[in-house]
Amino acid sequence: MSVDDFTVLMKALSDSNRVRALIALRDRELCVCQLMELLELAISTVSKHMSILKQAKLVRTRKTGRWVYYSLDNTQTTQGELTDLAIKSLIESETIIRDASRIKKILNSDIEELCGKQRGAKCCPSGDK
Amino acid sequence: MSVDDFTVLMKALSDSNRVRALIALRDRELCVCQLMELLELAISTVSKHMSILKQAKLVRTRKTGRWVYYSLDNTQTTQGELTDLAIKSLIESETIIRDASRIKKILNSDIEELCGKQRGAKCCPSGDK
DNA sequence: TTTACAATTCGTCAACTAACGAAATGAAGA
DNA sequence: TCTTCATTTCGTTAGTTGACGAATTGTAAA
Repeated sequence: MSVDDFTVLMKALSDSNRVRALIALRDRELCVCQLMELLELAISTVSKHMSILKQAKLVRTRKTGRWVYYSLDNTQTTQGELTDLAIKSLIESETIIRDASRIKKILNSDIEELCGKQRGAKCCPSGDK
Repeated sequence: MSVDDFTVLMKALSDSNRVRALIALRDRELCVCQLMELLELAISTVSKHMSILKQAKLVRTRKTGRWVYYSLDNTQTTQGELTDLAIKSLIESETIIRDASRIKKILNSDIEELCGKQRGAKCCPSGDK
């Protein structure tokens, strides 16, 4: 790995929203609208953040129809070790604990209240009750 | 560790000059003028970079008279593991290999040619032949 | 086909960062 | 004390980043 590759990786985790997103993917995949709900950011902002994590090879995407699911990329050694370090270091942080309970609610909430809002669109099957 | 503490740490290593400086300290302490020689940056810039690494608790300082020596801070768990990861991931990178041989030259070069320039100031005892 | 819509890309703005030289700091030596 | 000088801090400038809404893309349903 080059020094530039390494700094791309560090830059990817030098923003708190991206760190929170990465850790949210710890034991499940999530779609952009769920991450938007978690981070309380505009969807375009979330998409940008996720593309930076993807470029750093920390996450990967799985596309199903109109939906894109993000999950941890477990094919890269350094990235995997860094993700493990982030999880280990932050698992007891207030923000991450709060996020964990918010994620539970998000996974249990009506899909309509996430992406589709009042339109009742079927966005994120993994969150189905 | 809080998410903000973690991002400070990531930001500290999201600049290639700081990564190179950190790894240069792998098995020796160095003073600002030696790091300036290695990185080929203005001394004020090097000082700023090192203060960012210090704030992130990746390095510490030892002051002796007018000189300040930087070395790895081995008192912090996460920082130590991150430093180890950086070293492991980059030890074979071209930049770091080139730096290693430059550091040898710096340690062997006349002190006058570093800090003191033509003035013959005794800057960095650790570089004495 | 046409419409709907999740996600991405684009354009813009405010805030931040890395670089430098100049000025300030502070510890030795004259 | 006064000077020297390694380092830090300050002030400035150019380039980068994170945020948003608007426009675009691409897939699926009507």
